[in-house]
Amino acid sequence: MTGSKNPSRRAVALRHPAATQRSRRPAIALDALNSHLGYFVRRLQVWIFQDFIRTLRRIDISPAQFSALVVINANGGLSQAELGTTLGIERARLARLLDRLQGRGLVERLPSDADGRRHELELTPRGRSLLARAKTLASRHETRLMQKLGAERYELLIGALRNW
Amino acid sequence: MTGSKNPSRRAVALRHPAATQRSRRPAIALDALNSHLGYFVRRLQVWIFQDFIRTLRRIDISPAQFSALVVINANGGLSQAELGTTLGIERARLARLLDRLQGRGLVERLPSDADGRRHELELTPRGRSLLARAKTLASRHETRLMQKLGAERYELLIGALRNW
DNA sequence: TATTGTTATACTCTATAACTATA
DNA sequence: TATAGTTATAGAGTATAACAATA
Repeated sequence: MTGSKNPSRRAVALRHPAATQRSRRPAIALDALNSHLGYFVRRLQVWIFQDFIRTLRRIDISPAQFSALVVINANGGLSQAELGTTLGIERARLARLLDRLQGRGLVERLPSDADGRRHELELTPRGRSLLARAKTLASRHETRLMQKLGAERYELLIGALRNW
Repeated sequence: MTGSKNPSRRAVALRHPAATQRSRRPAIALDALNSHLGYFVRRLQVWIFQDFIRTLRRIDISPAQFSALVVINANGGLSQAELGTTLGIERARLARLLDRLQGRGLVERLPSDADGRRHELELTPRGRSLLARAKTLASRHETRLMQKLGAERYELLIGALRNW
């Protein structure tokens, strides 16, 4: 769409001030961005993060923290390096992320018998309890996301990306 | 599934998250993340940005800068507020982003006759020239992205997101 | 009063590097 | 030497708030 590449001032503005203050259509050409998947992926990702953060604000859990809690819970005893590579979180950042979770009593770092360098990660009972609450809220977010995209488009997207 | 907690599990040892081409299976359970589209969208977005940044590093243009140059070029005379809402860039951040581009002689902020508050944005000749180069490099990135996803999946994704 | 653009602050995220302790 | 984890720094990105000029 919008193949228009008129260099001279294309329908910029809305000459009726009162009428379209909160206009919904951009009226502004995206031009080459239309052929860049990254642009659309980023827009979607921003929406998703904002909704996720808002939904889990009451328990103060960020998307990255949520993903860490989920993976630790499902893979008890894994190391920070394993968690980091699984989630694509750099180890320096992961250390601080875990400091935060440990400081809140949600996560434990247990010394490994086999390898003195490793910390084996586990959720505390409180961590498991908070995670359960987080999953409930995250599901609510996911439902909202599906509604925003439409069920058909949602299934198409998650199907295409999940086993990629 | 996989509730395994084998303490001696060895990491798969992926070099860089970005270089995770078609690696083997995770070996670590993603559990509830599998039902969250946001998790997969974020992973894809991270890969895309890393490749885009690497590809355009030689001309020092970030994804956000690229999107701004494209939209200014295609909509000459638009205001910062219009550009910001179009791209989802907050106006405070956009001001600094434009400082940078203007400092490099790529963008001009012209006072509006009609409204003394507005700056009408235009590319300079140098800006247009750099944008042409940027588009070439960005196309190269896009080709790589399509290859990574597979043409079919790529078309499916961009089709689903473009007119959403 | 509201809007446009600017400056400032704070926090998160990303990318490095340097360091320790273990292997 | 290499790996696991920590600390530190710098740069972007994000979210606010306050402000001046203009509407």
